[in-house]
Amino acid sequence: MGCKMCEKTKAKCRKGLWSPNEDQKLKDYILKHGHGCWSSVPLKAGLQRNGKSCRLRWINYLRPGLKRSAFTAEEEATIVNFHTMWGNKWSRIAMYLPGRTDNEVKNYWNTYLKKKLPEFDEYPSKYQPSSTSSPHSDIGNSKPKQQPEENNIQISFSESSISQESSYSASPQSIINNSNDRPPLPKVLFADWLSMFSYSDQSSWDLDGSGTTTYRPELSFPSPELRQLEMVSANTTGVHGMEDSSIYGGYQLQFEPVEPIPYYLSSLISEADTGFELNHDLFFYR
DNA sequence: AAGCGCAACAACCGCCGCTTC
DNA sequence: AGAAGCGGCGGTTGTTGCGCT
Repeated sequence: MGCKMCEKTKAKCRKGLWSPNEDQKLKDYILKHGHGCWSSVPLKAGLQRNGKSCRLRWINYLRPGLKRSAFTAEEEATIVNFHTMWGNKWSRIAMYLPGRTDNEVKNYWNTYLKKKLPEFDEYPSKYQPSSTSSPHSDIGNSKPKQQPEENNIQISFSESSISQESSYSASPQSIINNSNDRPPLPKVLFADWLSMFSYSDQSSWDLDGSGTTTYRPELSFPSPELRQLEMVSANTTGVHGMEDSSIYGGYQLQFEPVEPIPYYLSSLISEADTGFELNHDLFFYR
């Protein structure tokens, strides 16, 4: 199954590494128009790439908010522990690592963490205090061997912190075993997010194309819309089923039913966190 | 300085699931 | 109901950079 747009221009589709010029074109286009239908992006942006390639490039490299720094010990522990629970569900794991992409997490695992297995086995308590099996017994197996027992989710959060998430209706286990596997979060379309950050210091986005895409939250202030969303989310404990679709500033705002983030997950977020997590082309409120 | 090997990262490929018609 | 389009995901491969000899 192919993309009509791309099939039309298949012969012209470039492959391989992206040039700075291509990056700039893609970035300019998406920042201005949003991506919309990915298959039409290359055509509209004047790129000889297919839509998938553009999407990947945006998600993994160009989008604002990406961390380009080395993984911290906390992030490392998060990866190890979630990998224990979920296996090679990189995108799911990446959801809990703000500013990290699934590709980045995957690469980090394959090139670095895998090799640290002996260390993990030697000091399992460092990463997996309550686990009785090797945290890496499922390597190479996309299905996690070990299903978490109740309340034994142990990352950098403590049992007491888990208990503090009692306002969340689902238990940690249900979060994991649930097909959704994570609490539903408000969804903001890219265009909305973009307009929300119009108040922010956009110099932090590397709009000059210097190659460093670093978001510096300390330099930015959320717009009123963003703060409003934050307030809504902060007060929506039990406001299940809230659905608000409206037209705002020419863009459609969509909110999914909101549930509070479990305390133990929020503890993973650093103080410098913006309050939003990029999930590919969407932002999720934490 | 050049060649080689390895590690890290970037990107592609193919499959799958969801949505739309 | 089924086919087609599309986005997303995970595995794999290609490329680059760096250290060592």
